[in-house]
Amino acid sequence: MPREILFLNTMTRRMETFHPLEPGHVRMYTCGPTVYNFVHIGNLRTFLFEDILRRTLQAFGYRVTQVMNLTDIDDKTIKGAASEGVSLREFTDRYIAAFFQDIDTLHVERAEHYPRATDFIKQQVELVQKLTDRGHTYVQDGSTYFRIATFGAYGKLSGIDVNQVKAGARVDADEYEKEDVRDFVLWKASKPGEPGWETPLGLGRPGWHLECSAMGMTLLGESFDIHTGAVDNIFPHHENEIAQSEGATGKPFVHTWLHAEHLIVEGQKMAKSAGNFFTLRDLLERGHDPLAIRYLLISVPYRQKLNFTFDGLHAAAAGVERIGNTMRRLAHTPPAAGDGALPVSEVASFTEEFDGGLADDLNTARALGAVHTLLTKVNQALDSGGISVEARARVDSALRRVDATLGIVPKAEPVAGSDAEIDGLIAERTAARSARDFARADAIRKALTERGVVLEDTPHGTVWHLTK
RNA sequence: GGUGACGUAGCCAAGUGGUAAGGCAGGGGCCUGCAAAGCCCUCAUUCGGCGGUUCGAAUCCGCCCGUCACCUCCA
Repeated sequence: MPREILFLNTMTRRMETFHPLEPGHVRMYTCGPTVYNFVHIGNLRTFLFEDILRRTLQAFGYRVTQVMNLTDIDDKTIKGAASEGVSLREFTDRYIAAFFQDIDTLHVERAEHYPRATDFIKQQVELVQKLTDRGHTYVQDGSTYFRIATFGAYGKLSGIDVNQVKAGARVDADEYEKEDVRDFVLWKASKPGEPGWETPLGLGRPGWHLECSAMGMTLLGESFDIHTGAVDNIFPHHENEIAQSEGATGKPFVHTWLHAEHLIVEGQKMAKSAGNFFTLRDLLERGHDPLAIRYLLISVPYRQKLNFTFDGLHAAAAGVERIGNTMRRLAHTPPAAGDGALPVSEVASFTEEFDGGLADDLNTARALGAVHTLLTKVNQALDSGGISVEARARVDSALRRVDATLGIVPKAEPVAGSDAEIDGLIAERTAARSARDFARADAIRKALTERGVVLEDTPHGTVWHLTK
């Protein structure tokens, strides 16, 4: 039996114990990028939340089937391709490749499916036809619209009262004509020069919301467990997906909806005009460690606004380093002969708190707190009676769990014997120290430091690692 | 105008009735030839403000102040 987990379901606004439709197997649809540009750190915050969700479910014993869409047809991709004079496919291929590169850099696990909207035109058309058969659509000027007056539950996810929306001040006149401003387009008639598909619905292209319903139901079934995205997707995107999907099938579309809050930068909304807009590439160019970026972006629970600051990024880097330092100490310290100073119960209580945090609607801050508490216990033991072979094995396994779920454990450091030249210099320095020739010893250390090699003299010999 | 969040130390943040986790930064100390790493001590009598409920509230209720998000571009 998989471990129980609680989620705050946007649909019910309540904390619920999660039960997949098929016991032990979670089917989830996670909103992916629109591939017209490099992804920014706000996008990545959402993708990392989805990654933690996936990893946690797996660590808790569920099988996961995850779909992440790649939106390769919309106003922005069309415009981008046109302005560069390349095909839509060529344009979006480029940003899809960049997207995968970026999520790989942040150690995001791959989903099972990455469908592209333009590869699912047929399924989208069929979905519109089903909606038409059930009387949910109308055609105007060659475009097909969803008439929300035919879907009584409209607004159940966002809590938006459609009458208020109609009365609101910000409904602007769409360039397409609708019967009612609240209706949304399913199939857009192509304008001259725009990409389009000749289909029974006419020459056109899918509306924004259609792909997610079509691809989600094709790959995961008409009803599935989890659908995620960022908060701005709640309305209208996800609301419209529900209308389209349930309107077509008459079945509940998704059981649990999870939405990530946005991040802000240095206290302000991230915007190109504010000069605080960052892609992953921008941060890497400034020399920041991908693992530190990941740590920072997952350190605040997903339902809270995350204030991305460079101070915070430095703190995150220090957090990652602390994990690595402790692992290095662990690796270079021989096991205690007897029971050592770290009771295995200490590791057990860590696991309880760590898993408990994740099971509580993915409380990553609580989980990270537990990690640091464990690190302190390990270091204390290392400084006193040492750590037994058995306790050591449990710590290793605990850290593997941390890495499996949060993905913030640094790779093992280079070990003695991996670089003959460095080992030679260290031996030379050790000899100098024995001879109390500290000037010589310090000169060697300084030379190594300049090469990015940091030495540490421990009771068990001199060890080294690279600076970050 | 409608709907919904949030306000805990210099910064990030846990904590949803029982007397303030954790990290970063700062100060002092131990260890070291000196470092590095680590450890120890220190850093909120108090949780935006004012009332109320309670034996007891950061946690529940009311009012006020402040910040923010969504209301068909938006992760």
